[in-house]
Amino acid sequence: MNSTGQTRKEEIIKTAAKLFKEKGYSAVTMRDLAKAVNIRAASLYNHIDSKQDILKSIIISLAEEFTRGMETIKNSEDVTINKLRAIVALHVNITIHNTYGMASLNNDWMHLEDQLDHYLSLRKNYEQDFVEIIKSGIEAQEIRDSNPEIIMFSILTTLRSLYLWIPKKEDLKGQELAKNLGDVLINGINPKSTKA
Amino acid sequence: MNSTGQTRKEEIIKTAAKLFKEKGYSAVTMRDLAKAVNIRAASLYNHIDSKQDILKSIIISLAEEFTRGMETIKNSEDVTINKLRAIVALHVNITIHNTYGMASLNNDWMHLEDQLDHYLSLRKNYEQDFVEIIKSGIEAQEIRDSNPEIIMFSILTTLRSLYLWIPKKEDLKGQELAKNLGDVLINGINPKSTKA
DNA sequence: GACCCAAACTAACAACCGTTAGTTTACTGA
DNA sequence: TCAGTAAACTAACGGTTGTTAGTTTGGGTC
Repeated sequence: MNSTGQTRKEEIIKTAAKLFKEKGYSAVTMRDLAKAVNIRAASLYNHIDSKQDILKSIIISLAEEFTRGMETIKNSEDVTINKLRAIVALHVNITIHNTYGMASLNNDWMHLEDQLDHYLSLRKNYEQDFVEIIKSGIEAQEIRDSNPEIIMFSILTTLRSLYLWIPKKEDLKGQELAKNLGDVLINGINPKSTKA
Repeated sequence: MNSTGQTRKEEIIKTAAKLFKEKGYSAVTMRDLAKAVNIRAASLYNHIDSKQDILKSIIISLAEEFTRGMETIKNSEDVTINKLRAIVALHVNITIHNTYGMASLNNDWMHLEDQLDHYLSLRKNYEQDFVEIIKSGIEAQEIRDSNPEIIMFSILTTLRSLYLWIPKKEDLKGQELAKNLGDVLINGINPKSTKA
């Protein structure tokens, strides 16, 4: 631990995530990363196994965090609208506390090697759970009877892109953002819809 | 022109866009691209100036296409809801006829060199026009009085991600998709909202 | 049949890539 | 005071990168 309460390894991974967000995994060299943490490239290997290992750390831990969140939400007894609000809050919270990592999760997952299948499996399950929640909401007439996959896609891509947008809105608190965003995504923008 | 009605240069750029979508600009080598068009890397340079030149061709032409579309929409006399539907249709149409290029536009713009400032300027103006349309819709009480930037962000990120999703829905016609998507984005998913 | 030229080729360049080996530095606890 | 150790360093490796130079190929035109 250093004065900021994080190990050197954590600092390297965090810095890497920041660089990956700016240029993407492939365009960031180990020498770029080393310069950003003020050491030489070879010294990085005292702390990490490989460049690939850094990407794996960033992406898999985030993906598993989403999976755990979804597990809790889908097992809750709440109505669909509240489950959707919980999903929005899940994305907002994770994105706020790991904005840089979200960029890698979105854009660099295909550069995973050993862990690619594991990641794809987590993502597929997440999307299936999401679409099931929407379908049961349609059955319960809680949400409009539109194509469930279009609804899921529309919400999920907005949530997945939050990392691009949250840094520009530092004034907006997490809960406030989750509420605003939930309103727009769930009630739409048409003023004739009833406030939920 | 060859039998498919496209020049070798066009074929190279199209193939490059496909590869860029799969792995990103930086991870695609000129040898990868050459193999995909069945020639040697050096032969590519009989048709294109540089790797950077390919990226520029893909991104700038698309960005200018969006700019022209937005110009037409914002100068139309239509009501806000219809302008928004026109924006949805603009994205759906461009994405259908250039799915691969949309990936580069979204993910690889930061690797533009000389043309980066030009691209950023086009994007900034597009987003400003978009948010102005939403603001005037709120004033006219055509759309709900929520944060205009959250509304714009929510719609635009969905539209920008269409390239990820359209290939999986080949059965869905463009107009049909534009209508479905417009309904979800404009009327939301809450069944209590009035159908527009 | 000689010529042209677009478009392919082979070979190679200098720079850069991730990574390893071996060494030095600076702090810690006995 | 000195051995131990984490973490930095220098140097270099084999491979890959975008690109250039120079050459060959093959179909169309006079």
